[in-house]
Amino acid sequence: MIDITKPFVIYATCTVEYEGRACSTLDEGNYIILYKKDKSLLIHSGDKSTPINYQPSGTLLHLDGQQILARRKSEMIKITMRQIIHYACLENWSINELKIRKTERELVNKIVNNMSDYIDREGVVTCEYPTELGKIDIMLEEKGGVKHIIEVKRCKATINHCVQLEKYYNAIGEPQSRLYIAAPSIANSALNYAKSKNIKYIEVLFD
Amino acid sequence: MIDITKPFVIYATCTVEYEGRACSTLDEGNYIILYKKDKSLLIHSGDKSTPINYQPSGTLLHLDGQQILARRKSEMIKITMRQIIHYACLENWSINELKIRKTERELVNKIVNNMSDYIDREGVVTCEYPTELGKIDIMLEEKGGVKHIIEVKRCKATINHCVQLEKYYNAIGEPQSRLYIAAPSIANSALNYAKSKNIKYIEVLFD
DNA sequence: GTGTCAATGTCGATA
DNA sequence: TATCGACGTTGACAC
Repeated sequence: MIDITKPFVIYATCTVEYEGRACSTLDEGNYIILYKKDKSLLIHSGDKSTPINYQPSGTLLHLDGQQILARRKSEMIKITMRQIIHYACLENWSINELKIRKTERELVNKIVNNMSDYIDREGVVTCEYPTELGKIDIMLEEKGGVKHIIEVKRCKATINHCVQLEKYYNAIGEPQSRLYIAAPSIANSALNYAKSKNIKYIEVLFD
Repeated sequence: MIDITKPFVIYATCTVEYEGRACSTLDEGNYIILYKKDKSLLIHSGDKSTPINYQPSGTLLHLDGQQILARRKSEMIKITMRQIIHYACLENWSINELKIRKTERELVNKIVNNMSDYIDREGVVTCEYPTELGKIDIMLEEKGGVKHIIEVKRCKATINHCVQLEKYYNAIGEPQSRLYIAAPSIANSALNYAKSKNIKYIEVLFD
C-alpha cells in the first residue's frame, strides 16, 4: 500500500524513536509524516512550525510491516505505526525557490550602489562594519577620517533605531562622526528625536 | 468542502504570496499546506526540512473560493489554489513533547553535580569556560591556581577530541593545568594517545 | 568536501 | 509582553 520510493504524506497513530546526535522518544499520538523528494523526513506534531522530529536530506527508508526505519549516516529514526489514518503519494511535488523582496539587504545595496545620491561625500564604503556592539549596516569613511554611520531599516524608522545608532556612535568613539538613519519612512516622534540628536534621516524606497 | 476551523493538510497546485517582515512570492506548483491546532500555517516544497513559507502560531484563515488568506498581526499569506489534489481534515492531531536523552549537557551536569567522584580536588567549577578557541565544557580551578580542564563527549572519545583538549591547554597557557577527556567510552587508539599526552580519561555513563 | 555566518530563523525561559 | 540565549539549529556561500 505504502510506496516508500516516492514522496508521501502519512497521518498515523504512532510512536517515534530517534538515535544519533542525541536520543529521543515521542509518546504515541497522531502525527503527520512527510517524506520529500530530496529524501528528507519530517514528523509534525499538532503545534509549532518546526517538526517535532526530522531527518535531513539523504535519508533512506525501509518499510517493515507497520514500521518505518529511516537511516542517514549515523542517525536513525524508527516510526512504529499502530494505525494509518491517512496516506497519500505526492506525485510531482514542486521544488521552487521563494523569491524574497523588500529586505533590508535590498535597501543597503541600493544605498551603496548610489551613495552619492544620499551622502555628498567621497570615501571608502564598508557594509557590516564591525564594532563591539554589533555591526554597522553601512560605514562611509572619508580620507580625512570623518566617519559616516548609516543604520538601515526596511520598515518605518523609530526612536529605538535612533538610540541604536547613538550606541554605535559611542562605540566608535570619534566625536566628529556623523549619523544617518535610512528607511522608507520615519515616525514623527523619531524624526523630532533624530533632529535633536543631529541624526539625519535618509529616505530610501523599495524599487 | 474545506473546513478551515480545523487542522488540515492540503496538497494543491497553487501560488503563494507573503507580505510582512519582508515580501515574497512563490511560483505556481504543487505544495503541501499544513494548518495546525495552534493556528500555525506551513507551506512545504518538495525539498528542504524547513517550510518554504510559513506563518507562526496565531494565524487566522479566511477562505474565499479557491483562495486562502492567512493573517497574523501585520503579516499576511495569500494562497491561490488552481487545483486541490488532496485534502484531509486532521482530527485529534496530538501535541506532545519530544523527550531528549543522552545529550552532552546531561553528562556535563552529572560530572558537575558529583565532581568529587571524578576529580579528587576542591575548587571553583565553571561550565562553558570561555577561551580564544571556544568554550571549555568544564573548568575546575583550585585555590592554588591549578586548572583542571575537562572536555565532555556524549559518544566514544577519539584522538581528535584529545587534540582539541590540547588546544585549550595551549590557549590557557598555564603549563601546570591538567587535562581530562570524559565520555561513556574511548577508542583504544585515543586512550593510548591520551596516556602519552598525560590526558586522563574519565568514564561517565548515561543514567 | 569543511568552516563560517545570516535567518521573515524558531523556541523556550526570564524579567 | 519584550528581551536574551540556545538549537540534534537549518541553509547558504566561501574556501
